[in-house]
Amino acid sequence: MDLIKINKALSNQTRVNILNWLKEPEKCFPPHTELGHFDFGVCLVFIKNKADLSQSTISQYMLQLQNVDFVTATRLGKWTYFKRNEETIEKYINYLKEEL
Amino acid sequence: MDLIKINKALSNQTRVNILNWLKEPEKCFPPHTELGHFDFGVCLVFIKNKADLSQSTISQYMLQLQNVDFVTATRLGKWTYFKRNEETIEKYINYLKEEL
DNA sequence: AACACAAATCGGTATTTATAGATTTGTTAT
DNA sequence: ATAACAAATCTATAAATACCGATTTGTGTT
Repeated sequence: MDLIKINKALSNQTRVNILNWLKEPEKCFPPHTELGHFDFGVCLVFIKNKADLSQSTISQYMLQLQNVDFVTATRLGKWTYFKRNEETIEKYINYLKEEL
Repeated sequence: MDLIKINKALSNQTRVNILNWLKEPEKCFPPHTELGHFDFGVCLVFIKNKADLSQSTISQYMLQLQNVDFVTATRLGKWTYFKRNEETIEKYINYLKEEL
């Protein structure tokens, strides 16, 4: 549990927003017509559109969130779906409570 | 509660260390001979010595921690004492639990 | 008033981060 | 095989951050 790395990941408004949006995909994103559900999370294009930043930037951001295990990535066909990893997020908060 | 600003403050190892040291001043610092207690926290020189960084850097770091209300500063004579503000720290963690 | 010392501020440089565009890679459909 | 498109990676630049040394400010002591 690398606190500094996690806090860096969480020190950017867009990345925090993305984590928030991923809590309620139905509310924040259009439906995945190919899949019909958000079981694997949300595809990068949708996140990019919502964040209104470039594809490369969002791809980088998602990588950073993956690197701290705050999201999982699942590739299905052409698309990669990103989903919050509640377990790690909760662990992080508990860790903070102990260690901060 | 400005999450981004707080997370920025917490994205530096030294600042996190300082917060940790301030949890147990008796363990981490020599006694305050002038005062005889740590009721107002720890003076900047001690923190600087422990962190092994320049006075100006530590002064800046303490300001950043003050700006997010994670520490309070009390000037007594020549010295300024810094103390954790447990209330804000706890609020932050609770906020994270809700909003992250 | 002059000195000494703690802390704050100012100015500077090196490193890191935010972000974009261009290119490459992976995958599906022709 | 080629086209089409999503996502990843590479390269680059502007802005922010991590420090430091020098200077200034605040306070207590001579």
